[in-house]
Amino acid sequence: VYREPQVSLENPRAQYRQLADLLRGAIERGEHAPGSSLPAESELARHYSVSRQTVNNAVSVLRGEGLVRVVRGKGTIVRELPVIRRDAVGRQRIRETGDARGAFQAELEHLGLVARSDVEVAEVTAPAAIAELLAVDPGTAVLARRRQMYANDVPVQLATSYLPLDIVAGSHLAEMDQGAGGTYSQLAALGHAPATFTETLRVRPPDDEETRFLRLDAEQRVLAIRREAQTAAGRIVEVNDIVLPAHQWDLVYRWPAG
Amino acid sequence: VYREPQVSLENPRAQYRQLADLLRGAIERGEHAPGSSLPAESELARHYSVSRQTVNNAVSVLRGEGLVRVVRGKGTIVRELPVIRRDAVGRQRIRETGDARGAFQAELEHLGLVARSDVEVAEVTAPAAIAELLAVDPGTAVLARRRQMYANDVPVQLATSYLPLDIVAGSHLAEMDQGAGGTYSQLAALGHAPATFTETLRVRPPDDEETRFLRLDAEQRVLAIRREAQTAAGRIVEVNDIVLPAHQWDLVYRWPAG
DNA sequence: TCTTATTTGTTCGTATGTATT
DNA sequence: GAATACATACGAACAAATAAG
Repeated sequence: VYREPQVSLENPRAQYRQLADLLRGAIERGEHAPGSSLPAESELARHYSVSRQTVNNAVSVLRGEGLVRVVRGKGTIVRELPVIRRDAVGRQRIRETGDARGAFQAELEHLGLVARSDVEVAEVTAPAAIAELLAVDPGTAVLARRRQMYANDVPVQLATSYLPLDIVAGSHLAEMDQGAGGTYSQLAALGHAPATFTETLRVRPPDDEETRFLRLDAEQRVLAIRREAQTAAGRIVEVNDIVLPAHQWDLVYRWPAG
Repeated sequence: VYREPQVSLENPRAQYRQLADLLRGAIERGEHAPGSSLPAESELARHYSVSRQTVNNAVSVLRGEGLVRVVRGKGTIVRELPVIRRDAVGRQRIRETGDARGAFQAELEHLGLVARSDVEVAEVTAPAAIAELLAVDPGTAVLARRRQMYANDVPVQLATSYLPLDIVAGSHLAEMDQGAGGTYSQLAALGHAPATFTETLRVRPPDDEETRFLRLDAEQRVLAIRREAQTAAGRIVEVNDIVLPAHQWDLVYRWPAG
């Protein structure tokens, strides 16, 4: 006979973890469709004969995993987007080949998602770490290109690219529409073609701005990536700080041996 | 006048977050030394005039960030180890140059830490995904080299390397001590020198075994990395599944443009 | 715009279980 | 075995965000 899954104190696993496992399973089996709401916490508490506090703890586990998104006053919503794959090495090539779409758009189209992004360009005082990498004096102004990126109108990436003004002032890169081929083609046209890319990444809690824009909980994590583009002459001509919700992305790197 | 930091209901930020911020700040300022215990939760509850439940929530935040480690019945201990940097591209080179230390040891010595690792070698039935990558029939036996790695006797990495038996059977790689130069030198000596490396990584909750060995909480995250070594002929000759506590590591990748 | 019902967020007090010392 | 310390659970209450009217 079929037996309704139970949450029980007899089980050595904590009740809120048992319930989190049940809900996760139901979501993965498609019993709660992406974009739909879970039953209210009070409802689940009644159904499984536990306190609402216990349900809240169980939902917190799923939030941390990025499986659901909670809106107070509204409900608990099952995440809509699939995991997106970012190919760090291949993505530069896409632009260089004159592909008009851009790497981000290509990544999303692969999954049948619609890409959209907002760009903001400004001259800003370089943060200390950026100034050092770009080898400009602390307090010097640099060009900052800030992008907010969306998949199906869900925010999925924040990126701020810093460029030295002595290279890019007056060029296409100082415009909102930086022109064909992307940042690296433009840098090459200006005589500063990147020869080597370095990405340093770590996992950390989101800051307040990231929490707001990426709609994250404090318990979720972001992947913070810093990419440095260096010319053959050894000069770093761009630093790009990229922030991704950790649960939303897969990263791929490929390089030759030796 | 100096005023003792307070946790207050007037503050719009939740009390447990206020307290987590206070404790995090104190730890970062060195007011709680690495390896030492925080005051007991009941103590903190009294001191800040909040319930122990609220203190427990605050500590949970710090646990999730990997800032403290909790041992029931004992206390809450401040994390001892610094963040370790893993240079994915450079680490292969280290072994190839005949450096006797190995990449992992080099990474740790850089920080003044002592490296130790246990190795276990066995022939196992290839998991489905591994069998497909190595292009062997499902159910075929492969060689598995499993490593548990420690920094100052703290577990910091789990790695399982899978190799096809038709290449490595009877070779040094089938022994506990695989011999000089590391896995890739040995593969080269067997006529299967890797030409390209691919790493795919994602952030996820630890499974039960990882939780136990890496001493993680369910709320913490691991970086799961799959590295594939491919020969010039296009054959994948090794798959290495690497698991790192996400808060404990920085990753670095570097590659040439174009 | 204001009101009300719904739903999640947070906190408290209390109690019990489990691991360590 | 006793004392200590964290883990989890319940019930209750109020706050805050959302939606419907």
